[in-house]
Amino acid sequence: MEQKEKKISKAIIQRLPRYYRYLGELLSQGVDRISSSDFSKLMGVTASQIRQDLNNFGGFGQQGYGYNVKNLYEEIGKILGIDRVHNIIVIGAGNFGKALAGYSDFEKRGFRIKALFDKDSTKVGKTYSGITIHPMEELRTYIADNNIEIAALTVPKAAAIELASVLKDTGIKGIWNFAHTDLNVPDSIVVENVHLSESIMRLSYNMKSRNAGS
Amino acid sequence: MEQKEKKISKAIIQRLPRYYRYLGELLSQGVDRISSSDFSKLMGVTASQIRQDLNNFGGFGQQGYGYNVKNLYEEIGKILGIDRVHNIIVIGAGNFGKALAGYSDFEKRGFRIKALFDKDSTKVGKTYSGITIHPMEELRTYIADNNIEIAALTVPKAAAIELASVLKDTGIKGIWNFAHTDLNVPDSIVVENVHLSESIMRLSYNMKSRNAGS
DNA sequence: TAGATTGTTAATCGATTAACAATC
DNA sequence: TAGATTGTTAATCGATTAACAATC
Repeated sequence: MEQKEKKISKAIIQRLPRYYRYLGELLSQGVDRISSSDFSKLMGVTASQIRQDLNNFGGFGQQGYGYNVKNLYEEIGKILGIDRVHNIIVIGAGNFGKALAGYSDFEKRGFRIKALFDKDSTKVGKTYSGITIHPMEELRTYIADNNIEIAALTVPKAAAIELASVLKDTGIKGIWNFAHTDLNVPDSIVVENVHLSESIMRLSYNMKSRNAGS
Repeated sequence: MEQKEKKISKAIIQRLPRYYRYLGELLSQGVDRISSSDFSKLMGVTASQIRQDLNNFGGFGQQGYGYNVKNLYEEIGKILGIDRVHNIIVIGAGNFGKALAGYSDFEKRGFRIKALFDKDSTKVGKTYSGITIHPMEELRTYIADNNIEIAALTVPKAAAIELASVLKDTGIKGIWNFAHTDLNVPDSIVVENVHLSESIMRLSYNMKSRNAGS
């Protein structure tokens, strides 16, 4: 009998990985406890926000003591679902696809890129950073046979839209979308967008208003 | 005598590039006007929000008619500061740096990647997608001589922190930070972070809660 | 125990949505 | 003109901050 879960806001989810990163750094510096007040100074947020955020998931601290760094780090890891391995494929073996394949930071966090896929038959069979390029025809069977949960899409817009539709009846649970388009998927699939074009537009806007305003 | 500017919230800036993208698509489909109501259905947001957002910058619509697509597209382009060219350098000629160099979408929006930089002397002089790798020693003079406004950092954490400090007394106005760390820069420099590790952690969280919850 | 600091409730602030008069 | 739709004010909703009793 599950207790009805409180709805966690997007803003909180946005902050959790940053908490996790700072805790990881504290941990590697040998710090073993921290108060919400000290943590707030380090991160540039309010202590209230830290305590409110964490208390959505449980009481991880102790009055008069603060938070145990290692424990909190692990708890947030569990919350984020990175206490286990996630198998990933990258569809689109262009520059970005290859860059993802070669990015070792993901591996450290349990995100394992198992294969690249590309429709270009001249690329098929080649290997980047130890990851082999497969033909599109193998997509469905590869996902099923290798317990793949996440597909990163590093293909052009039109291809991404098409792939979203193909992936909906495979075992894929999450799409990491690098194409500059919104994807239509059933509720059972989660989409996380990385829209670099939008990111650089925001940079441009902020540069502009920084110089004009304050 | 400038009128005191209303503070524009982060949430609005987050949405502007998406409006811009949809307007660009409507434009290429030959649509020449749209009401906030139709636009809201297309984008999956409320019509109220669209009107409120836009009215922070001016009255771009017309009662009884709606918005002229081409006009609104151009106005938002101006707001975002992409009605002109921005010169960019990419520091770190690894996989991601090369991927950025080869990504033609930026060029279309006026973001011109002029040079790559790397500390590895064996890479210096090589060219990717027509963009040459320069040695770090040339960084300052290159920025000054080529009117560079934005530096994309595709280097490891420690190098990014160091570079942020080097860049602060050059003409650089914006840092596009791909390293998984926060950067300390003076107020005159804007930082836009692309933290892929945090992005994939959010994907993981959402996959987890999707399967548990609703 | 006394001091520190959490967990949590209450107050504030800001962002989103609704409503409607103005106007094309 | 009548109908449509904006710009904008007011109402609601949600997120952040402040305060403090609980407790280690």
